[in-house]
Amino acid sequence: MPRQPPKPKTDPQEVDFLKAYDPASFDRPSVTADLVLLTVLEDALHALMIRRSEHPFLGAWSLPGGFVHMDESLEVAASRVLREKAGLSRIFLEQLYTFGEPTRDPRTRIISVAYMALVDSDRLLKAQSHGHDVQLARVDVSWAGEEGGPAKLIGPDGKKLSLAFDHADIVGLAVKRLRGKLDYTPVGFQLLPATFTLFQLQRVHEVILGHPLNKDSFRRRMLASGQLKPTGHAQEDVGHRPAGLYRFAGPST
Amino acid sequence: MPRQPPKPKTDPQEVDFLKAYDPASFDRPSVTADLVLLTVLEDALHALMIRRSEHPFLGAWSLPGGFVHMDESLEVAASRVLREKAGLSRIFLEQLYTFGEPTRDPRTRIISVAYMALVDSDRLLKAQSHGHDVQLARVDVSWAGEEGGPAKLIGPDGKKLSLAFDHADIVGLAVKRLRGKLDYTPVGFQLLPATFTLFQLQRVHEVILGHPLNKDSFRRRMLASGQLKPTGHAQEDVGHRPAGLYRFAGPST
DNA sequence: TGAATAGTGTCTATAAGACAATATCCC
DNA sequence: GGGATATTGTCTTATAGACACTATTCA
Repeated sequence: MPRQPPKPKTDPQEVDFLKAYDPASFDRPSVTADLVLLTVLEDALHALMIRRSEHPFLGAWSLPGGFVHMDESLEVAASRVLREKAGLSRIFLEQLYTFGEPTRDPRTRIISVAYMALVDSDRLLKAQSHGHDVQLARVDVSWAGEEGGPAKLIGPDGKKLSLAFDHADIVGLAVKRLRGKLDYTPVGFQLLPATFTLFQLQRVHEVILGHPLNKDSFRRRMLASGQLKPTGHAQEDVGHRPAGLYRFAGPST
Repeated sequence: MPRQPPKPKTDPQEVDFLKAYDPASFDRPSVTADLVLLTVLEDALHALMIRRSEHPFLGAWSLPGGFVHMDESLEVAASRVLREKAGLSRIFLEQLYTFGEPTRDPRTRIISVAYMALVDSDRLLKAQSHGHDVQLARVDVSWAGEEGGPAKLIGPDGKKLSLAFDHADIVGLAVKRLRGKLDYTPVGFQLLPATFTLFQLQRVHEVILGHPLNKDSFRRRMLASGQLKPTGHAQEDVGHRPAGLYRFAGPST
Protein backbone atom coordinates (compact mmCIF):
# COMPACT_ATOMS: atom_id res chain seq x y z
CA MET A 1 0.00 0.00 0.00
CA PRO A 2 1.59 3.31 -1.02
CA ARG A 3 2.15 5.43 2.02
CA GLN A 4 0.12 8.59 2.10
CA PRO A 5 1.26 11.97 3.42
CA PRO A 6 0.42 12.21 7.11
CA LYS A 7 -2.66 14.28 7.85
CA PRO A 8 -2.89 13.94 11.62
CA LYS A 9 -6.11 15.81 12.10
CA THR A 10 -8.14 13.80 9.61
CA ASP A 11 -6.50 10.38 9.85
CA PRO A 12 -9.37 7.90 10.36
CA GLN A 13 -7.31 6.02 12.94
CA GLU A 14 -6.86 9.19 14.91
CA VAL A 15 -10.56 9.94 14.79
CA ASP A 16 -11.33 6.44 16.02
CA PHE A 17 -8.79 6.87 18.75
CA LEU A 18 -10.40 10.03 20.03
CA LYS A 19 -13.84 8.50 19.84
CA ALA A 20 -12.71 5.78 22.20
CA TYR A 21 -11.90 8.37 24.81
CA ASP A 22 -15.04 10.39 24.52
CA PRO A 23 -18.08 8.13 24.72
CA ALA A 24 -20.52 10.96 24.13
CA SER A 25 -18.91 12.07 20.90
CA PHE A 26 -20.31 9.40 18.65
CA ASP A 27 -22.81 6.57 18.49
CA ARG A 28 -21.77 3.17 19.68
CA PRO A 29 -23.61 -0.07 19.10
CA SER A 30 -25.41 -1.82 21.90
CA VAL A 31 -24.08 -5.28 22.65
CA THR A 32 -26.24 -8.15 23.85
CA ALA A 33 -25.54 -11.75 24.82
CA ASP A 34 -28.09 -14.13 23.30
CA LEU A 35 -28.36 -17.73 24.33
CA VAL A 36 -29.16 -20.88 22.38
CA LEU A 37 -30.02 -23.25 25.21
CA LEU A 38 -30.29 -26.74 23.76
CA THR A 39 -31.50 -29.98 25.25
CA VAL A 40 -32.61 -33.38 24.00
CA LEU A 41 -36.22 -34.14 24.85
CA GLU A 42 -38.23 -37.07 23.54
CA ASP A 43 -35.57 -37.98 20.99
CA ALA A 44 -35.47 -34.50 19.51
CA LEU A 45 -33.34 -31.41 19.90
CA HIS A 46 -35.15 -28.55 21.64
CA ALA A 47 -34.27 -24.92 22.30
CA LEU A 48 -35.60 -22.58 24.96
CA MET A 49 -37.59 -19.78 23.32
CA ILE A 50 -39.24 -16.73 24.81
CA ARG A 51 -42.23 -14.91 23.41
CA ARG A 52 -41.65 -11.22 22.88
CA SER A 53 -43.92 -8.86 24.76
CA GLU A 54 -42.64 -5.69 23.09
CA HIS A 55 -42.23 -4.25 19.65
CA PRO A 56 -40.57 -5.03 17.35
CA PHE A 57 -41.58 -8.63 16.62
CA LEU A 58 -44.30 -8.44 19.29
CA GLY A 59 -45.63 -11.95 19.86
CA ALA A 60 -42.83 -13.61 17.91
CA TRP A 61 -40.42 -16.02 19.62
CA SER A 62 -36.87 -15.08 20.46
CA LEU A 63 -33.80 -16.40 22.17
CA PRO A 64 -33.20 -15.45 25.78
CA GLY A 65 -30.80 -12.54 25.87
CA GLY A 66 -29.79 -9.35 27.59
CA PHE A 67 -27.49 -6.40 27.31
CA VAL A 68 -23.85 -6.84 28.25
CA HIS A 69 -23.14 -4.61 31.21
CA MET A 70 -20.08 -2.41 31.25
CA ASP A 71 -18.43 -4.24 34.11
CA GLU A 72 -19.05 -7.84 33.08
CA SER A 73 -17.32 -10.03 30.54
CA LEU A 74 -19.27 -11.56 27.64
CA GLU A 75 -19.19 -14.96 29.29
CA VAL A 76 -20.45 -13.56 32.58
CA ALA A 77 -23.24 -11.77 30.73
CA ALA A 78 -24.24 -15.04 29.07
CA SER A 79 -24.16 -16.82 32.43
CA ARG A 80 -26.34 -14.13 33.90
CA VAL A 81 -28.88 -14.50 31.09
CA LEU A 82 -28.81 -18.24 31.65
CA ARG A 83 -29.53 -17.75 35.33
CA GLU A 84 -32.16 -15.06 34.89
CA LYS A 85 -34.05 -16.61 32.02
CA ALA A 86 -33.63 -20.34 32.61
CA GLY A 87 -32.74 -20.58 36.28
CA LEU A 88 -29.62 -22.56 35.46
CA SER A 89 -25.96 -22.25 36.28
CA ARG A 90 -22.81 -24.32 35.95
CA ILE A 91 -23.71 -25.94 32.65
CA PHE A 92 -21.83 -26.16 29.37
CA LEU A 93 -21.58 -22.69 27.85
CA GLU A 94 -19.56 -21.71 24.81
CA GLN A 95 -19.36 -18.67 22.60
CA LEU A 96 -20.91 -19.37 19.22
CA TYR A 97 -20.63 -16.38 16.92
CA THR A 98 -21.19 -12.64 16.88
CA PHE A 99 -23.98 -11.28 14.73
CA GLY A 100 -23.67 -7.68 13.68
CA GLU A 101 -25.64 -6.84 10.55
CA PRO A 102 -26.53 -3.15 10.92
CA THR A 103 -30.20 -3.81 10.20
CA ARG A 104 -30.68 -6.95 12.26
CA ASP A 105 -32.60 -4.98 14.88
CA PRO A 106 -34.94 -2.33 13.44
CA ARG A 107 -34.71 -0.15 16.56
CA THR A 108 -31.02 0.61 16.68
CA ARG A 109 -27.66 -0.97 16.07
CA ILE A 110 -27.41 -4.03 18.28
CA ILE A 111 -24.55 -6.46 18.04
CA SER A 112 -25.34 -9.86 19.51
CA VAL A 113 -22.71 -12.21 20.88
CA ALA A 114 -24.42 -15.59 20.69
CA TYR A 115 -23.64 -18.36 23.16
CA MET A 116 -24.59 -22.01 23.03
CA ALA A 117 -25.56 -23.80 26.24
CA LEU A 118 -26.24 -27.49 26.72
CA VAL A 119 -28.12 -29.17 29.54
CA ASP A 120 -29.87 -32.45 30.14
CA SER A 121 -33.61 -32.20 29.96
CA ASP A 122 -34.17 -33.35 33.55
CA ARG A 123 -32.25 -30.42 34.93
CA LEU A 124 -33.84 -27.99 32.53
CA LEU A 125 -37.39 -29.12 33.25
CA LYS A 126 -36.78 -28.88 36.99
CA ALA A 127 -35.35 -25.39 36.78
CA GLN A 128 -37.62 -23.91 34.18
CA SER A 129 -41.26 -23.11 34.71
CA HIS A 130 -42.78 -23.11 31.27
CA GLY A 131 -45.75 -21.04 30.51
CA HIS A 132 -47.48 -18.92 28.01
CA ASP A 133 -44.37 -16.95 27.13
CA VAL A 134 -41.61 -19.54 27.56
CA GLN A 135 -41.34 -22.91 25.86
CA LEU A 136 -39.03 -25.63 24.71
CA ALA A 137 -39.45 -25.74 20.95
CA ARG A 138 -38.30 -28.58 18.75
CA VAL A 139 -35.39 -27.63 16.49
CA ASP A 140 -35.72 -28.70 12.89
CA VAL A 141 -33.07 -28.14 10.27
CA SER A 142 -33.68 -28.97 6.63
CA TRP A 143 -30.03 -29.45 5.76
CA ALA A 144 -27.87 -32.53 6.16
CA GLY A 145 -24.42 -32.85 7.63
CA GLU A 146 -22.71 -29.58 8.44
CA GLU A 147 -23.99 -27.72 5.45
CA GLY A 148 -25.60 -25.05 7.61
CA GLY A 149 -28.55 -22.73 7.26
CA PRO A 150 -31.40 -21.40 9.36
CA ALA A 151 -33.39 -23.61 11.71
CA LYS A 152 -37.12 -23.97 12.02
CA LEU A 153 -38.61 -24.14 15.50
CA ILE A 154 -41.69 -26.25 15.99
CA GLY A 155 -44.14 -25.75 18.85
CA PRO A 156 -45.92 -28.52 20.76
CA ASP A 157 -48.83 -28.22 18.33
CA GLY A 158 -46.50 -29.12 15.47
CA LYS A 159 -46.70 -25.67 13.99
CA LYS A 160 -43.73 -23.57 12.98
CA LEU A 161 -42.93 -20.71 15.32
CA SER A 162 -42.52 -17.19 14.02
CA LEU A 163 -39.05 -16.08 15.05
CA ALA A 164 -37.79 -12.59 15.84
CA PHE A 165 -34.71 -10.91 14.38
CA ASP A 166 -32.10 -13.27 12.89
CA HIS A 167 -32.65 -15.86 15.57
CA ALA A 168 -33.42 -18.62 13.07
CA ASP A 169 -29.89 -18.19 11.72
CA ILE A 170 -28.43 -18.22 15.23
CA VAL A 171 -30.14 -21.48 16.16
CA GLY A 172 -29.12 -22.97 12.81
CA LEU A 173 -25.51 -22.08 13.46
CA ALA A 174 -25.72 -23.65 16.92
CA VAL A 175 -26.86 -26.94 15.40
CA LYS A 176 -24.11 -26.80 12.82
CA ARG A 177 -21.49 -26.14 15.48
CA LEU A 178 -22.84 -28.87 17.72
CA ARG A 179 -22.71 -31.39 14.87
CA GLY A 180 -19.14 -30.41 14.18
CA LYS A 181 -18.08 -30.68 17.79
CA LEU A 182 -19.62 -34.09 18.22
CA ASP A 183 -16.95 -35.75 16.12
CA TYR A 184 -13.95 -34.71 18.09
CA THR A 185 -15.08 -33.52 21.51
CA PRO A 186 -17.03 -35.24 24.27
CA VAL A 187 -19.94 -32.84 24.12
CA GLY A 188 -22.76 -35.36 24.06
CA PHE A 189 -22.44 -35.97 27.79
CA GLN A 190 -23.60 -32.44 28.46
CA LEU A 191 -27.05 -33.39 27.25
CA LEU A 192 -27.39 -36.41 29.52
CA PRO A 193 -27.70 -36.93 33.27
CA ALA A 194 -24.58 -37.79 35.26
CA THR A 195 -24.85 -41.50 34.52
CA PHE A 196 -26.15 -42.94 31.29
CA THR A 197 -26.03 -46.01 29.08
CA LEU A 198 -24.13 -46.26 25.84
CA PHE A 199 -27.37 -46.50 23.92
CA GLN A 200 -28.68 -43.29 25.46
CA LEU A 201 -25.49 -41.59 24.37
CA GLN A 202 -25.91 -42.99 20.90
CA ARG A 203 -29.46 -41.65 20.71
CA VAL A 204 -28.22 -38.19 21.63
CA HIS A 205 -25.64 -38.33 18.89
CA GLU A 206 -28.21 -39.53 16.38
CA VAL A 207 -30.66 -36.81 17.32
CA ILE A 208 -28.04 -34.11 16.88
CA LEU A 209 -26.56 -35.49 13.69
CA GLY A 210 -29.94 -36.27 12.20
CA HIS A 211 -29.07 -39.75 11.00
CA PRO A 212 -28.71 -43.23 12.54
CA LEU A 213 -25.34 -44.50 13.66
CA ASN A 214 -23.78 -47.94 13.55
CA LYS A 215 -24.22 -49.43 16.99
CA ASP A 216 -21.11 -51.58 17.12
CA SER A 217 -18.84 -48.91 15.80
CA PHE A 218 -20.28 -46.30 18.13
CA ARG A 219 -19.74 -48.57 21.15
CA ARG A 220 -16.15 -49.27 20.22
CA ARG A 221 -15.30 -45.67 19.51
CA MET A 222 -16.77 -44.43 22.77
CA LEU A 223 -15.14 -47.09 24.90
CA ALA A 224 -11.82 -46.68 23.11
CA SER A 225 -11.91 -42.92 23.67
CA GLY A 226 -11.20 -43.44 27.35
CA GLN A 227 -13.69 -40.78 28.28
CA LEU A 228 -16.26 -43.15 29.74
CA LYS A 229 -15.90 -44.70 33.16
CA PRO A 230 -18.18 -47.60 34.07
CA THR A 231 -20.02 -46.92 37.32
CA GLY A 232 -20.33 -50.61 38.12
CA HIS A 233 -24.08 -50.25 38.27
CA ALA A 234 -26.67 -51.06 35.67
CA GLN A 235 -30.18 -50.11 34.73
CA GLU A 236 -33.00 -51.57 36.80
CA ASP A 237 -36.55 -52.63 36.02
CA VAL A 238 -36.18 -52.43 32.28
CA GLY A 239 -37.80 -55.70 31.19
CA HIS A 240 -34.69 -56.96 29.49
CA ARG A 241 -31.02 -57.32 30.18
CA PRO A 242 -30.04 -54.03 31.83
CA ALA A 243 -27.38 -51.89 30.22
CA GLY A 244 -24.32 -50.80 32.14
CA LEU A 245 -24.24 -47.23 33.35
CA TYR A 246 -21.31 -44.98 32.54
CA ARG A 247 -20.06 -41.66 33.73
CA PHE A 248 -18.06 -39.07 31.86
CA ALA A 249 -14.45 -39.27 33.02
CA GLY A 250 -12.71 -36.69 30.88
CA PRO A 251 -9.71 -37.30 28.65
CA SER A 252 -7.30 -39.79 30.22
CA THR A 253 -8.00 -38.70 33.80
CA MET B 1 -37.09 -20.63 38.71
CA PRO B 2 -39.73 -19.33 41.15
CA ARG B 3 -41.55 -16.46 39.55
CA GLN B 4 -41.11 -13.18 41.35
CA PRO B 5 -43.74 -10.49 41.85
CA PRO B 6 -43.66 -8.09 38.91
CA LYS B 7 -41.95 -4.79 39.63
CA PRO B 8 -42.23 -3.09 36.24
CA LYS B 9 -40.24 0.01 37.05
CA THR B 10 -37.17 -1.80 38.30
CA ASP B 11 -37.25 -4.93 36.17
CA PRO B 12 -33.75 -5.27 34.75
CA GLN B 13 -35.16 -6.29 31.38
CA GLU B 14 -37.21 -3.13 31.27
CA VAL B 15 -34.19 -1.03 32.14
CA ASP B 16 -32.20 -2.70 29.41
CA PHE B 17 -35.01 -2.10 27.00
CA LEU B 18 -35.10 1.59 27.69
CA LYS B 19 -31.35 1.84 27.45
CA ALA B 20 -31.52 0.52 23.94
CA TYR B 21 -33.71 3.40 22.90
CA ASP B 22 -31.75 6.16 24.55
CA PRO B 23 -28.09 5.93 23.59
CA ALA B 24 -27.07 8.83 25.82
CA SER B 25 -28.57 7.32 28.95
CA PHE B 26 -25.86 4.79 29.67
CA ASP B 27 -22.39 3.72 28.70
CA ARG B 28 -21.97 1.33 25.84
CA PRO B 29 -18.83 -0.55 24.95
CA SER B 30 -16.84 0.36 21.90
CA VAL B 31 -16.58 -2.44 19.35
CA THR B 32 -13.56 -3.02 17.17
CA ALA B 33 -12.71 -5.51 14.45
CA ASP B 34 -9.20 -6.93 14.89
CA LEU B 35 -7.50 -8.97 12.24
CA VAL B 36 -5.15 -11.93 12.42
CA LEU B 37 -3.70 -11.90 8.93
CA LEU B 38 -1.72 -15.10 8.45
CA THR B 39 0.60 -16.22 5.72
CA VAL B 40 3.24 -18.87 5.22
CA LEU B 41 6.67 -17.42 4.58
CA GLU B 42 9.93 -19.35 4.48
CA ASP B 43 8.31 -22.47 5.87
CA ALA B 44 6.85 -20.68 8.88
CA LEU B 45 3.53 -19.15 9.81
CA HIS B 46 3.65 -15.35 9.98
CA ALA B 47 1.18 -12.70 11.12
CA LEU B 48 0.99 -9.06 10.18
CA MET B 49 1.72 -6.91 13.23
CA ILE B 50 1.66 -3.15 13.70
CA ARG B 51 3.70 -1.19 16.18
CA ARG B 52 1.61 1.03 18.40
CA SER B 53 2.36 4.73 18.27
CA GLU B 54 0.02 5.68 21.13
CA HIS B 55 -0.54 4.85 24.73
CA PRO B 56 -1.38 2.39 26.13
CA PHE B 57 1.21 -0.18 25.07
CA LEU B 58 3.18 2.48 23.22
CA GLY B 59 5.83 0.73 21.15
CA ALA B 60 4.32 -2.72 21.61
CA TRP B 61 3.06 -4.71 18.65
CA SER B 62 -0.63 -5.17 17.96
CA LEU B 63 -2.99 -6.67 15.44
CA PRO B 64 -4.39 -4.40 12.75
CA GLY B 65 -7.83 -3.25 13.83
CA GLY B 66 -10.37 -0.49 13.81
CA PHE B 67 -13.67 0.57 15.24
CA VAL B 68 -16.81 -0.90 13.77
CA HIS B 69 -18.81 1.93 12.26
CA MET B 70 -22.50 2.22 12.94
CA ASP B 71 -23.52 1.57 9.35
CA GLU B 72 -21.25 -1.35 8.51
CA SER B 73 -21.48 -5.02 9.38
CA LEU B 74 -18.72 -6.74 11.34
CA GLU B 75 -17.48 -8.48 8.22
CA VAL B 76 -17.41 -5.24 6.26
CA ALA B 77 -15.49 -3.60 9.09
CA ALA B 78 -12.95 -6.41 9.02
CA SER B 79 -12.65 -6.10 5.22
CA ARG B 80 -12.09 -2.39 5.59
CA VAL B 81 -9.32 -2.95 8.13
CA LEU B 82 -7.80 -5.48 5.77
CA ARG B 83 -7.84 -2.96 2.95
CA GLU B 84 -6.65 0.00 5.00
CA LYS B 85 -3.90 -1.77 6.93
CA ALA B 86 -2.71 -4.42 4.50
CA GLY B 87 -3.89 -3.16 1.12
CA LEU B 88 -5.65 -6.44 0.45
CA SER B 89 -9.15 -7.41 -0.55
CA ARG B 90 -10.99 -10.51 -1.72
CA ILE B 91 -9.05 -12.97 0.39
CA PHE B 92 -10.19 -15.61 2.86
CA LEU B 93 -11.76 -13.90 5.87
CA GLU B 94 -13.62 -15.59 8.71
CA GLN B 95 -14.85 -14.51 12.10
CA LEU B 96 -12.74 -16.04 14.84
CA TYR B 97 -14.02 -15.09 18.29
CA THR B 98 -15.16 -12.09 20.25
CA PHE B 99 -13.01 -10.91 23.14
CA GLY B 100 -14.75 -8.91 25.80
CA GLU B 101 -12.99 -8.96 29.15
CA PRO B 102 -13.85 -5.64 30.79
CA THR B 103 -10.22 -4.86 31.53
CA ARG B 104 -8.66 -5.96 28.27
CA ASP B 105 -8.17 -2.35 27.27
CA PRO B 106 -7.07 -0.06 30.11
CA ARG B 107 -8.64 3.02 28.50
CA THR B 108 -12.25 2.03 28.32
CA ARG B 109 -14.46 -0.94 27.61
CA ILE B 110 -13.61 -2.22 24.16
CA ILE B 111 -15.06 -5.42 22.77
CA SER B 112 -13.05 -6.86 19.92
CA VAL B 113 -14.52 -9.08 17.23
CA ALA B 114 -11.49 -10.93 15.91
CA TYR B 115 -11.26 -12.11 12.31
CA MET B 116 -8.80 -14.48 10.72
CA ALA B 117 -7.55 -13.75 7.20
CA LEU B 118 -5.36 -15.98 5.03
CA VAL B 119 -3.33 -14.98 2.01
CA ASP B 120 -0.38 -16.33 0.08
CA SER B 121 2.86 -14.57 0.84
CA ASP B 122 3.40 -13.39 -2.74
CA ARG B 123 0.22 -11.37 -2.70
CA LEU B 124 0.87 -10.04 0.77
CA LEU B 125 4.42 -8.96 0.03
CA LYS B 126 3.29 -7.20 -3.13
CA ALA B 127 0.51 -5.34 -1.35
CA GLN B 128 2.22 -4.54 1.88
CA SER B 129 5.11 -2.12 2.26
CA HIS B 130 6.85 -3.15 5.43
CA GLY B 131 8.66 -0.65 7.50
CA HIS B 132 9.55 0.44 10.93
CA ASP B 133 6.01 0.12 12.25
CA VAL B 134 4.65 -2.81 10.23
CA GLN B 135 6.11 -6.30 9.97
CA LEU B 136 5.41 -9.91 9.30
CA ALA B 137 6.31 -11.69 12.51
CA ARG B 138 6.83 -15.41 12.84
CA VAL B 139 4.12 -17.12 14.87
CA ASP B 140 5.33 -19.57 17.47
CA VAL B 141 3.06 -21.65 19.66
CA SER B 142 4.45 -23.79 22.44
CA TRP B 143 1.54 -26.23 22.49
CA ALA B 144 0.94 -29.28 20.33
CA GLY B 145 -2.17 -30.33 18.47
CA GLU B 146 -5.24 -28.26 19.19
CA GLU B 147 -4.54 -27.78 22.85
CA GLY B 148 -4.58 -24.00 22.53
CA GLY B 149 -2.96 -21.15 24.37
CA PRO B 150 -1.28 -17.85 23.61
CA ALA B 151 1.16 -17.41 20.75
CA LYS B 152 4.60 -15.87 20.76
CA LEU B 153 5.56 -13.61 17.90
CA ILE B 154 9.17 -13.56 16.79
CA GLY B 155 10.73 -10.69 14.91
CA PRO B 156 13.31 -10.99 12.12
CA ASP B 157 16.07 -10.70 14.71
CA GLY B 158 14.77 -13.83 16.41
CA LYS B 159 13.60 -11.91 19.44
CA LYS B 160 10.18 -12.17 20.98
CA LEU B 161 7.89 -9.23 20.30
CA SER B 162 6.14 -7.44 23.13
CA LEU B 163 2.42 -7.65 22.36
CA ALA B 164 -0.33 -5.22 23.26
CA PHE B 165 -3.62 -6.05 24.98
CA ASP B 166 -4.71 -9.72 24.75
CA HIS B 167 -3.41 -10.05 21.22
CA ALA B 168 -1.18 -13.01 22.07
CA ASP B 169 -4.34 -14.92 23.00
CA ILE B 170 -6.06 -13.86 19.80
CA VAL B 171 -3.22 -15.05 17.58
CA GLY B 172 -3.05 -18.28 19.57
CA LEU B 173 -6.72 -18.90 19.00
CA ALA B 174 -6.29 -18.26 15.28
CA VAL B 175 -3.61 -20.94 15.09
CA LYS B 176 -5.79 -23.37 17.01
CA ARG B 177 -8.75 -22.69 14.73
CA LEU B 178 -6.62 -23.02 11.62
CA ARG B 179 -5.26 -26.37 12.78
CA GLY B 180 -8.77 -27.59 13.41
CA LYS B 181 -10.05 -26.44 10.04
CA LEU B 182 -7.22 -28.08 8.17
CA ASP B 183 -8.55 -31.56 8.80
CA TYR B 184 -11.94 -31.12 7.26
CA THR B 185 -11.92 -28.03 5.06
CA PRO B 186 -9.76 -27.08 2.09
CA VAL B 187 -8.25 -24.04 3.77
CA GLY B 188 -4.61 -24.69 2.93
CA PHE B 189 -5.10 -23.42 -0.62
CA GLN B 190 -5.73 -19.94 0.72
CA LEU B 191 -2.09 -19.72 1.74
CA LEU B 192 -0.72 -20.67 -1.68
CA PRO B 193 -0.70 -19.05 -5.12
CA ALA B 194 -3.33 -20.09 -7.64
CA THR B 195 -1.33 -23.08 -8.83
CA PHE B 196 0.88 -25.18 -6.61
CA THR B 197 2.42 -28.60 -6.25
CA LEU B 198 1.27 -31.27 -3.85
CA PHE B 199 4.48 -30.96 -1.90
CA GLN B 200 4.01 -27.22 -1.46
CA LEU B 201 0.56 -27.93 -0.09
CA GLN B 202 1.99 -30.52 2.25
CA ARG B 203 4.58 -28.03 3.52
CA VAL B 204 1.79 -25.56 4.30
CA HIS B 205 -0.07 -28.20 6.26
CA GLU B 206 3.06 -29.20 8.13
CA VAL B 207 3.89 -25.62 9.00
CA ILE B 208 0.42 -25.00 10.38
CA LEU B 209 0.14 -28.28 12.25
CA GLY B 210 3.67 -28.07 13.57
CA HIS B 211 4.63 -31.65 12.75
CA PRO B 212 5.66 -33.62 9.65
CA LEU B 213 3.08 -35.50 7.61
CA ASN B 214 3.27 -38.78 5.80
CA LYS B 215 3.92 -37.99 2.15
CA ASP B 216 2.10 -40.93 0.60
CA SER B 217 -0.94 -40.61 2.76
CA PHE B 218 -1.13 -36.86 2.21
CA ARG B 219 -0.98 -37.31 -1.57
CA ARG B 220 -3.71 -39.92 -1.55
CA ARG B 221 -6.01 -37.96 0.73
CA MET B 222 -5.67 -34.76 -1.26
CA LEU B 223 -6.18 -36.42 -4.63
CA ALA B 224 -9.08 -38.47 -3.30
CA SER B 225 -10.77 -35.37 -1.91
CA GLY B 226 -11.63 -34.24 -5.43
CA GLN B 227 -10.74 -30.68 -4.56
CA LEU B 228 -7.58 -30.57 -6.65
CA LYS B 229 -7.63 -30.16 -10.40
CA PRO B 230 -4.41 -30.85 -12.35
CA THR B 231 -3.51 -27.90 -14.54
CA GLY B 232 -1.65 -30.09 -17.01
CA HIS B 233 1.48 -28.04 -16.48
CA ALA B 234 4.47 -28.75 -14.31
CA GLN B 235 7.24 -26.93 -12.57
CA GLU B 236 10.17 -25.74 -14.71
CA ASP B 237 13.87 -25.31 -14.07
CA VAL B 238 13.94 -27.11 -10.77
CA GLY B 239 16.97 -29.33 -11.20
CA HIS B 240 15.00 -32.53 -10.76
CA ARG B 241 11.86 -34.13 -12.01
CA PRO B 242 9.27 -31.34 -12.03
CA ALA B 243 6.13 -31.77 -9.96
CA GLY B 244 2.70 -31.39 -11.49
CA LEU B 245 0.85 -28.19 -10.76
CA TYR B 246 -2.65 -28.26 -9.33
CA ARG B 247 -5.41 -25.76 -8.86
CA PHE B 248 -8.11 -25.67 -6.21
CA ALA B 249 -11.33 -26.86 -7.77
CA GLY B 250 -13.79 -26.80 -4.88
CA PRO B 251 -15.88 -29.70 -3.63
CA SER B 252 -17.11 -31.87 -6.54
CA THR B 253 -17.36 -28.98 -8.96
C1' DT C 1 25.52 -40.50 -16.37
C1' DG C 2 24.30 -38.96 -11.81
C1' DA C 3 21.83 -36.19 -8.46
C1' DA C 4 17.55 -35.09 -6.86
C1' DT C 5 12.85 -35.14 -6.27
C1' DA C 6 8.17 -36.84 -8.42
C1' DG C 7 5.09 -40.33 -8.74
C1' DT C 8 3.43 -45.51 -8.52
C1' DG C 9 2.68 -50.11 -6.57
C1' DT C 10 2.45 -53.19 -2.84
C1' DC C 11 2.38 -54.80 1.78
C1' DT C 12 0.88 -54.22 6.57
C1' DA C 13 -1.54 -52.26 10.56
C1' DT C 14 -5.51 -50.11 12.19
C1' DA C 15 -10.37 -48.72 12.41
C1' DA C 16 -15.25 -49.20 10.72
C1' DG C 17 -19.28 -51.91 9.27
C1' DA C 18 -21.79 -56.33 9.20
C1' DC C 19 -23.40 -60.07 11.53
C1' DA C 20 -23.61 -64.05 14.48
C1' DA C 21 -23.43 -65.86 19.15
C1' DT C 22 -23.92 -65.52 23.92
C1' DA C 23 -25.40 -63.09 28.43
C1' DT C 24 -28.64 -61.20 31.61
C1' DC C 25 -32.58 -59.28 33.19
C1' DC C 26 -37.94 -59.32 33.97
C1' DC C 27 -42.12 -61.60 33.19
C1' DG D 1 -38.65 -70.86 29.74
C1' DG D 2 -39.58 -66.80 26.64
C1' DG D 3 -39.08 -62.08 25.28
C1' DA D 4 -36.13 -58.45 24.90
C1' DT D 5 -32.02 -55.95 24.75
C1' DA D 6 -26.87 -55.92 26.19
C1' DT D 7 -22.44 -57.39 25.29
C1' DT D 8 -18.77 -60.02 23.09
C1' DG D 9 -16.39 -62.10 19.21
C1' DT D 10 -15.30 -62.77 14.38
C1' DC D 11 -15.16 -61.67 9.61
C1' DT D 12 -14.91 -58.33 5.91
C1' DT D 13 -13.82 -53.92 4.00
C1' DA D 14 -11.83 -49.27 3.80
C1' DT D 15 -8.10 -46.31 4.99
C1' DA D 16 -3.44 -44.83 6.73
C1' DG D 17 1.47 -45.65 7.20
C1' DA D 18 5.77 -47.83 5.54
C1' DC D 19 8.70 -48.79 2.02
C1' DA D 20 10.53 -50.23 -2.33
C1' DC D 21 10.67 -49.14 -7.08
C1' DT D 22 10.33 -46.48 -11.35
C1' DA D 23 10.17 -41.80 -13.87
C1' DT D 24 11.79 -37.35 -15.31
C1' DT D 25 14.32 -33.33 -15.34
C1' DC D 26 18.84 -30.61 -15.19
C1' DA D 27 23.80 -30.35 -14.50
